[in-house]
Amino acid sequence: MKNWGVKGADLRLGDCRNILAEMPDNCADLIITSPPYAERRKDTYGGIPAHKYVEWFLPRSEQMLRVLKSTGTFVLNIKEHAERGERSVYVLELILALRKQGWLWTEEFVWHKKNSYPGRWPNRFRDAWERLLQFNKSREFNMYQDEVKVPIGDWAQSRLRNLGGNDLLRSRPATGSGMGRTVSNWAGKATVYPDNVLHLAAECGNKKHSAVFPEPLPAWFIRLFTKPGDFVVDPFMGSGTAVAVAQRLGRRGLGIDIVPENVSLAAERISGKNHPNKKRKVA
Amino acid sequence: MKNWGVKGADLRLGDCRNILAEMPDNCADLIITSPPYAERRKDTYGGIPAHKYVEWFLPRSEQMLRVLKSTGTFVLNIKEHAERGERSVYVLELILALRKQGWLWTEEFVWHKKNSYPGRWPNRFRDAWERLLQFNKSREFNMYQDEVKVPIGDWAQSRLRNLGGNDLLRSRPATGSGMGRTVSNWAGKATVYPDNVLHLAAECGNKKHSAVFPEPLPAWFIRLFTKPGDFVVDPFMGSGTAVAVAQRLGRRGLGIDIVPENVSLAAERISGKNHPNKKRKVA
DNA sequence: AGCTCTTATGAATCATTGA
DNA sequence: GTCAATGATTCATAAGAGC
Repeated sequence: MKNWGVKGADLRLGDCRNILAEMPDNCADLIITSPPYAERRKDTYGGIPAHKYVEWFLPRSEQMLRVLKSTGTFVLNIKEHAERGERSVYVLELILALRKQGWLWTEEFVWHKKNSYPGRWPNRFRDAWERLLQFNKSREFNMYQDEVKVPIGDWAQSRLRNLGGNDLLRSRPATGSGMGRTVSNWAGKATVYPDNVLHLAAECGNKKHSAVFPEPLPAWFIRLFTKPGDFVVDPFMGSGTAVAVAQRLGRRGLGIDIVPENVSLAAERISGKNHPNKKRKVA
Repeated sequence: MKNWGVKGADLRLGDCRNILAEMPDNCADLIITSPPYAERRKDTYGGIPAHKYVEWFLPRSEQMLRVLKSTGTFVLNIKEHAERGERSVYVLELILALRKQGWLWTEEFVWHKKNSYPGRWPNRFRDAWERLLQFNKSREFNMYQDEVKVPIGDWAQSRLRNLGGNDLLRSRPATGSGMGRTVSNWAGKATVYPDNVLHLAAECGNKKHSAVFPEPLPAWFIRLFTKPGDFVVDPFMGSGTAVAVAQRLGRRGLGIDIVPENVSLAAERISGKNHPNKKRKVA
């Protein structure tokens, strides 16, 4: 048996269906990933058609189910697209199929992307949220809620007094679950448990690689569902955000990707040679 | 044929399956409702079991499909509960079933309830969001986006003083042939179109009746999908929030409920005799 | 260091045009 | 006919440059 993730961050090139198959049972504490969405990323991943998505996903999630510990958690970031006026239903079908495969659908978090893609259409507003689906093997999974407490925001005082019209759409992201940015502001403030709505802007830097979630997002789930030394796996790592964050938080990380450029990019990033937010040329 | 909703607000006692059946085809511009959720409201609605929910709902949505105009919209507020560690899947199954029934699943809005129900569980955070599912009969439905524009974000304060080059370039037709509509688009702009995440505190008043959404929520959809004089229907009106708001906004409203107390409560509310947030005793 | 201002661009969607 | 490629639309964020 190979030593998976022993070096802090282990990166593998290949289809996660095959790589995961080489791993032992019940070894991962957290699987967190953002797979290619249906009809997206045609240049890199080929663009899985919506009507074939479940069929494509299930063999891979079968391996994930096997390698995950019974106390572990699987977090799946995904959002269906709209096409010809309708939302695609493949994500709904995927949830139902995963349950049949043996997963428990524990929770659905909402990630509110404040800086969603612009544009305007006669019959649709901008899509500003994505799903973060939590699946488990057992009802007894590890959850360290105290690790993700957030300070009570000022809005709690002023906001609730006056629930007026525009409150409907103006978000005051000061707290919510939105892992605050300015830690110094937290000093002396009371903290509360967050809820299942996460406020966070998507990264939009100069990076040329497939930017997935911003670092605070995997960081939040890694702190919530693992402790230092635990084993975190991202089967579709992309630029390696989750693996890099896992390593920084003292977890062992394994990242898998089928695109060679992603693996080398993640390798550079994790070795510290190249900060992901630095501008870099990609051939 | 009866004159539905002619008096500004028409309230009916009964099962919406039967009441709707008496209505003509293609008369409603908006159906907006928050039906009894599965396993909830056992006292008033009997608590529809999750595994029977779709079967219970479909005959009613069939009537809604019939009475809705082809330009109309159906907004369904719902959220599945968690039970024995898992989210129920009946809402997902309902979406799939409604599509088979002929509805287009146009969009899923997220309502983020900022003051969600308190509580703490070892393996779950507070549930702070609900689904607002938009269904239509046709891709050509009425949507009055300008009615719900929101103030522009703070970032604009500094930005709009001095428009950067890229802002101008990208808003100019790339072909170069056009005289750009450039600065006029942005200069002095105070409002923008919203996205599909609604922020709003849930009402938490003393109401004992089936408290559903706070008034700004139906108000937002009524302004978005109807114009004055249009016909708004709530087949599970509860305390009549949507109907009351529709009336106040100059729309014709029809509310249906199977619980006599709800109908009389809504009647008082709409007549203005009793403000809903006032404490009142309910047997 | 700490501001302000400039610039680039992001899992988008739809209508239109062209093959 | 279908289906793929292109253009038009548009908000919020952070990196970087400048002062």
